[in-house]
Amino acid sequence: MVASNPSGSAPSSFDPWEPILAAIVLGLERALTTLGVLATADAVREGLDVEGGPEGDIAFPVHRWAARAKQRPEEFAAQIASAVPASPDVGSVSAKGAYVNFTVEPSVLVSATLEGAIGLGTRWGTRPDTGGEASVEHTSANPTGPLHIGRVRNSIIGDTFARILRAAGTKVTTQYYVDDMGRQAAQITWIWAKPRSEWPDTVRAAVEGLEVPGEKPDQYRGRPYPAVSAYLKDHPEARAEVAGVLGAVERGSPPPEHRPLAQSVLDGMLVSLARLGIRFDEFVWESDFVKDGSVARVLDSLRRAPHAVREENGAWAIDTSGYGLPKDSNRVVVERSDGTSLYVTRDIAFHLQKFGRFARVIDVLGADHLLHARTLEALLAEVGEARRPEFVLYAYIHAPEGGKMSTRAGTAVYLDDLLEEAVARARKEVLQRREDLGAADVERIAEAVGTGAIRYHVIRVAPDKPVVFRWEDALSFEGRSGPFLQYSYARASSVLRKAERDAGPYPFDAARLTDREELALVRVLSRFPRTVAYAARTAHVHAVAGYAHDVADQFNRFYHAVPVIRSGAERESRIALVAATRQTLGNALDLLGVPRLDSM
RNA sequence: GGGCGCGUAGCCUAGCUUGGAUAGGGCACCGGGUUCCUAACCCGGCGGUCGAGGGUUCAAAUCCCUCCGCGCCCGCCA
Repeated sequence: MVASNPSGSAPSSFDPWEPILAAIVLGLERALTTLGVLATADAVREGLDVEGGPEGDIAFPVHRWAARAKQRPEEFAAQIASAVPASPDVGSVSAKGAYVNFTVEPSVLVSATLEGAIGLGTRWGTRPDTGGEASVEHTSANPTGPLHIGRVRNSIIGDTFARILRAAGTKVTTQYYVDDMGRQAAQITWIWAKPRSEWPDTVRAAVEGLEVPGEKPDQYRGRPYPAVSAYLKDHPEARAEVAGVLGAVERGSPPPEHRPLAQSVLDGMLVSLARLGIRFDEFVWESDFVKDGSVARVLDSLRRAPHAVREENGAWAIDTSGYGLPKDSNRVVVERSDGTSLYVTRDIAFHLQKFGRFARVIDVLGADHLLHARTLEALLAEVGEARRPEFVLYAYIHAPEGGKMSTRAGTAVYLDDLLEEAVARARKEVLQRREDLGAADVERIAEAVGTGAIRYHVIRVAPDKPVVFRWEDALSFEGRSGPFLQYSYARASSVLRKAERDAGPYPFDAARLTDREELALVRVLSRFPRTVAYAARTAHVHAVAGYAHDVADQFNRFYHAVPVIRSGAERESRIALVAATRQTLGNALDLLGVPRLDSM
């Protein structure tokens, strides 16, 4: 039989397990009814263990049903097993202990999975447009210097989640909230607006000799920051100048250099993110909410909010005692005594704008912003907004020597340094293995391997797990790593290339794929749609990383266990299996932002 | 002090949302595998009181309570 595109009968939300599960649920429903126990399809479905157990693909623990039938579980399981009517989708039904185990008819799963993967191509594992629109705000790092790897966890989680949501049928707009109103941004403007001759000696000394022609503007502009910060500590007159810049920004009339400086630093940061495949649909400037009057409108409604309080010095606050915020004070100041706004206030304006445009508003935030998130929710309630953002929180990456990554303390590990190191190491590996390649190909592969290693290293761990950065782990190209996935993808590509079957079609005979490792591979592949849906629903982006490793792992076992090109009657079917693997692994790599490589 | 999160072999980690049979991987270590489709690979071995205690349940890594350790936060900063 020839692989056909099943999208005609079932739209691209295609899960090979659905018909099988439906048959099992129906069988169990009938069996239970026969045995005198009332069962709804939903209740049966709920009790099904779709990950299976040691005895089959799908397991059904019968304890609660046995209790209802007043039977011993072991006996009841046996009764159910013999009462389940035969179905072509289900291979075997058996009872073991208190469990009824179902084993699928392999050819059914093989056909459905290969047809899904090959027929749907890049749409395999995805769902059609569900009509939902979401904003995913991520990164949003202050444009004051190069990104460090702790910050990049935000970017990688956010970008990956955006990709997964798109695969799940949601229209996503990624947003970078550019904070040009912070003290650090004011410090950048303060120092760079002066001619170099007027810089404090300590600051000039700190940058001298480090500047290299052609370096990225975030590196160039951000370099004085630690020295500036130290200088300001004991120079009150300079502090007053910075405060002047900040005040002008807050009043909506920043110095002319302010925005261009922030923009140039941002441009430098974006160059590095682009190497990781991270780009943004929109940039939203915090100061614009002051300029366009929306912050003033927010302040207006906050002053009339149910729990608004006027402080003695004229500042406005919200009494948050009814919201149970975990803070010592039960007040949140929303307007300073000088009439200017604060970060939370502006964030309200931003969120009101988001709610006006998107059905779902998703914010990727470091765990240190949890209180901010709770405060935001309280203040949204105060201004009469019923909707709330969804927060994806992640724990920080700690410096190799422990503690927070800090630019000022010099403990930060910068993305640019990590990129350089990873790509250099990848280059070395490529050169060792491939004497046949030209310089351009070596470089292309090294870049893909180095950046892929970084993305995978960060995304493989659950977001709420605190991580200590270790160079040797981040630069690992073996085992559970990005390059291992890329290598497996390249290996699958290589097989297809050598078989001169790069493009398909991929006809197969499901009955020819009976080897243990072949069927194990099909089972892994068949889980792809379920995995994508799970990751989209729970924001457990790392589930896709674990899944991709499972695919690569089982593919390599298969590869070593059975020949493909040199096989006989199974050849066509095995080629199709390799093609399905390549498609699945490729789609998973796309979701992770790890570059595909056809050879390495 | 309060709130939130984390704790799974020497190290890293999955599973916890929705309780289910023998807790999956990776690194390191030990022993094997390349005249054969890419050895960034594969096979075998070693290694676990799932932080501790209690509770719920036929059944707990998973749910509840207490405690311990670690992290983050508690500003008219962002």
